[in-house]
Amino acid sequence: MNKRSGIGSKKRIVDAALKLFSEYGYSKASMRMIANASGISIGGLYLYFKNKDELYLTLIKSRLDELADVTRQSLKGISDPADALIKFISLQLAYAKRHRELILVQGREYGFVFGMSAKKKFFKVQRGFIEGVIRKGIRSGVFKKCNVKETAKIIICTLRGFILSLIVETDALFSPHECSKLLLNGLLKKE
Amino acid sequence: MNKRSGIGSKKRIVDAALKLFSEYGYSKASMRMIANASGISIGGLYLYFKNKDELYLTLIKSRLDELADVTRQSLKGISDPADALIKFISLQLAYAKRHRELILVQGREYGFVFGMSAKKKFFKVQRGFIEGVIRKGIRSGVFKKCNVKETAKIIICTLRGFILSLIVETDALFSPHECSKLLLNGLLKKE
Amino acid sequence: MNKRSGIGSKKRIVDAALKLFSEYGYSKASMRMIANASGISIGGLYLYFKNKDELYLTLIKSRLDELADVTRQSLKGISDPADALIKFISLQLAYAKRHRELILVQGREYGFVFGMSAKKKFFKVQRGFIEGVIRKGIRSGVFKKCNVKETAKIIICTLRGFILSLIVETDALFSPHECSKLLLNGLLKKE
Amino acid sequence: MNKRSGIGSKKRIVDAALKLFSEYGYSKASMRMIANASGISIGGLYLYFKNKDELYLTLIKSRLDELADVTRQSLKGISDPADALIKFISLQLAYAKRHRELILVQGREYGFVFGMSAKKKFFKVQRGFIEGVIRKGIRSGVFKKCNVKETAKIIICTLRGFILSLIVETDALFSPHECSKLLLNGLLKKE
DNA sequence: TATGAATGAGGGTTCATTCAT
DNA sequence: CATGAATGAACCCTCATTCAT
Repeated sequence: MNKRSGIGSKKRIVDAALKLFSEYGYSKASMRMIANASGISIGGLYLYFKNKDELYLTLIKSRLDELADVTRQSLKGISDPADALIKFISLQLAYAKRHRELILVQGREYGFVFGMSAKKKFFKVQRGFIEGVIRKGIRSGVFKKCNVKETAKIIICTLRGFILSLIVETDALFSPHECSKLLLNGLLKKE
Repeated sequence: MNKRSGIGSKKRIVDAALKLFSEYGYSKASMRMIANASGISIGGLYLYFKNKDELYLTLIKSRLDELADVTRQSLKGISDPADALIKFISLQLAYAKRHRELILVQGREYGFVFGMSAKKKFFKVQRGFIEGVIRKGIRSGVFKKCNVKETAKIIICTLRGFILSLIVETDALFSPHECSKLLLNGLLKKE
Repeated sequence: MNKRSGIGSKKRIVDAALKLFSEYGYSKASMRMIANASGISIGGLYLYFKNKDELYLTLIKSRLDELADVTRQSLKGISDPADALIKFISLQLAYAKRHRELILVQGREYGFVFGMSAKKKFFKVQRGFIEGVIRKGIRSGVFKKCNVKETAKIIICTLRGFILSLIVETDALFSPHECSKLLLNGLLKKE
Repeated sequence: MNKRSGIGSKKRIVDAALKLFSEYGYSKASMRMIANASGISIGGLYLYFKNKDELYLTLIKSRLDELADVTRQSLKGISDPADALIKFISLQLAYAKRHRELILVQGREYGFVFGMSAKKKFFKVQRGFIEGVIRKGIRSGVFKKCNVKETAKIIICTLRGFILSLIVETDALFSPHECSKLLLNGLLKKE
């Protein structure tokens, strides 16, 4: 019915799939549901994606790329390491809130199929950002000396936990401000 | 292969299910797979569990209870808030490492079926522990004043992210020691 | 084997199901059997019928409607009550013989599921026909006075027993002519 | 637990099975249900009956024999053919009402397994009774001449339809008195 | 004789994928 | 490009039957 360009159809599929996968998970979101939601026929889905796996993968990749871009963009031009960290955290949290589908990046359903390589690389890149910030902070004397790699891992895990909370229990979400404060100052009172 | 003791059978089923659910997720782990892995016939599975849902739920519940117990046990008798926090963190991480199946507690596949209530309650209890520790620390003058609830959320999310990393990318695991240090002292150098 | 016309498929399913249900009963006729007999794949069955119940119900409903129609048609235009009764009886018997599947209307397997409402209504309508005929006969002085409702029930039960005999023992089938004769004249010799 | 004699156990099984088969039909009444209802273990069922088929068959046979006996008993000693017919009809209907399980004699579910031979024989015997009565009536000049075999079939079918009505729609049951009257006198007014 | 845990074929149903149109 | 009827493997679950005790 829709003589629209293939690119339009593809976008409609991606949008619908994003919504359904993030709501129902990989297994419970059927190709038929995606077809109905996108207004494309079942057969049509297979014109743009070889199979369900590929569709899912494409979604993850696109989200990952977008987030990486956003991160890169917003971090350049900020020279103060503390500011950079604050910016980074609030950015990730804001993005996660706006794109709940990001949750599917965490999906473990398909780990054994995709081999995680895309995700691994993504998180490595993210960690690289943080590590850079921390190292810079230490060099400039703003941050105390610490195990850079470990610290970066911890920060990433905190953000990852936040994303998961989007689904599991939304009342567990914390504020970027408080998070930054804690990470920067710690709990202990400095005498 | 024949007529084993009932108790042994149930344990074998639970063990196999734990492994398969945590590796493949709820949907992709089939009852047939669990039957094969446990050396029990398909019909035998239904002698011990009414259906797949109940089996899954039983698993989650038992893990949740166990972890809650372990947490409670190890926290009592520690009066110093900083020590308590350190203990709490290292405990959770150690437990998560030993029981990779814990990941299924995070499963989002079944949220819309089980209503999450068990999980929500569990995480609320965990958060309660931390809040208690923080409050005590503030009262005793060891910790600086802060938003207790938010801080507790952040810590829980960090641990949650750690559990998730168990599956997604094991090289992202951080050490309890470094985590405690960061949370206690923060990044900023106190001049 | 491939992509036949949808309409043809549905008819083939109905025909096969009719045959199998009436031969084996609801429970023992499996969807796989019906699929094989109709030359349609198992999945294909569910393209036309939501589930086994619906398929069975559709069959019953269609038979019931058809027979009711046939009855109505052939009775209009006959004014003599005796002729009408004879016609009615021979019609029912002829129809039952041609459509042995009618037996499934009698099926008791599904009473507690379907609630029998369709059947009850059908037999009530049939009884209504007979009652009308009898009443008319009495009014016109052709029939003797009698308990109209009871008499109608008896006639319906006789026909119902005939249908059942189609399955149980075909040599128990009686001729419409003899049946009419008995009902009209009785056994006793009028002196 | 019950060290009762085997005969007591067998009776309990038969009673339970009779009730369950007549209520749920052959397929939907499971061996487990019968075991529970009879207070015998599942394995115990197979001590007395080779399998489900045999249990079912035994039930039918016993009911059939009992009814045949009752019929035989009550007919001997009645010399008037009209009285005999009336007696026969009221007897059958009363028995059917008291033993709703009789319905399973009509069960068509298992026709293809049992070959119907038992049932066929039973109904043949019943028909023999009626034929004898009719023939006697004709010979004695009480009944008018008629096709004996056909007439007997019709009467049997009427009773069979009555039994079926027990399940399908109880408000279709007729009275033995009205039935006898109709069969004896017919509908037509004798001028 | 009696038990009931264990088995596994088979039941109804779903769904990713294909292909004639 | 696009459609959707058709396919069939696989899923969850039931139940008649067996057998070690």
